[in-house]
Amino acid sequence: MKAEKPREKTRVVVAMSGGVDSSVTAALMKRAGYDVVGVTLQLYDAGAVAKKKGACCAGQDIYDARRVAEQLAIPHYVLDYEERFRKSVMEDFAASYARGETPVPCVRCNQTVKFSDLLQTARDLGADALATGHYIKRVDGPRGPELHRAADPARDQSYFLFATTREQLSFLRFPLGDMEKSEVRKIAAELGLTNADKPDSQDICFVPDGKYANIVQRLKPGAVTPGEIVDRNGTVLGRHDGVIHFTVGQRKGLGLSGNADPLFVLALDAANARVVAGPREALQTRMIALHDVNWLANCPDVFDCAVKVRSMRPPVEARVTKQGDDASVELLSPEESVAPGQACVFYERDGTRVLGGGWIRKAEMALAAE
RNA sequence: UGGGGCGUCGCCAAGUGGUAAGGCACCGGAUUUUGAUUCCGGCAUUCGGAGGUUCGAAUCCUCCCGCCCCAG
Repeated sequence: MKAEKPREKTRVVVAMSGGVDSSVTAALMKRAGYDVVGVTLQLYDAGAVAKKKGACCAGQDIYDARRVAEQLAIPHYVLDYEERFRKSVMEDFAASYARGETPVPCVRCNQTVKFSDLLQTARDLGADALATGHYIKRVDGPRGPELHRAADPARDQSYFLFATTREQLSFLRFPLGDMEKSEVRKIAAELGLTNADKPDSQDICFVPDGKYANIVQRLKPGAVTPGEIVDRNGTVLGRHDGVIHFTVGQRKGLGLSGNADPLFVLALDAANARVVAGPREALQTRMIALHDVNWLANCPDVFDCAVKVRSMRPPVEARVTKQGDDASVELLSPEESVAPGQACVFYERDGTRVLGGGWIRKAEMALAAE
């Protein structure tokens, strides 16, 4: 926070999802003496996922957020963001699958709805900062704010926040970045927050029962074409109901039996409605092409770092080469199942700083025939 | 209708007298703020059918049915 401004005059908007994390975030900011305003976004139709556990931002969750705001005695607003969420996150999600890619809706949501739309709304409300319950650290460095991994490695959400711009970062605050989840729950319990024991959210929030394909079909009717499952030689192994049902690295659902070893999805060719399947070894990847890279540090044109190709995986050493808005990544040790549409995030080699990251355009696998 | 071979879970496949391995697929659960992966659990009272021998058979015998190969 700006040092010149007294805390009680510093307005902080807290994005409250209705979960424990953002509730504690609001509580901590309030306790610290800031002028806290709680905002909850209604992101999608509550009815569709009402019964789902671990959802957020609809129905019951909005109610939970409101209760907590009341308990904390802070003003609270519920904003209808359904339209923006559908446009920025859900449609992108469907289009990505239709293209044969594997989207990361959580990144899109942070990038657009939360850190773009909501952030602007916070400014409009006269706020000096927007705080969220993400497990991520903002560190003030010599050249401005830096993004760092959370102290709790099991909770770190840096993968989902790589697309945050430096400008957005300067307005953001993440009070939970240094805390363990257990501490957060403890605080919630001490404060008697009604959602202290609420289960963590998981899965894609707007997908009711794990059947994301239904959403894709609804949003992009006609984009689902049945086709052939082929091996790396092009030999037809079977048929499938549409490329949207698959993702690189997937084993379940191919329905191809009689093999000694399981088959995995190696690649998706949406244009020809083809799924390429093959043995696990063929999933190993060393070279990855990225597009729309976001830089959170001033890196040289070629540099060594550690990268993550999926959220729950320790970073692996890699060399990154910038190419305009693109970049190419060479992994020192191969990773499995690198899927186009997913994110590749760069980290400081022996540190915690997030250097940037990009979207995976193509992963070069051993697609050549055996 | 001569000769030979085969028929075990949806698929592949062990088992040749002692009371049905395993893999693939599938289903369920756990893990997970993406999709996957992974992990755990489930999955043939029954061995093409009918008889028979035996304390006991998928395993031996007989007949039948079906498929494959070779030869006419």
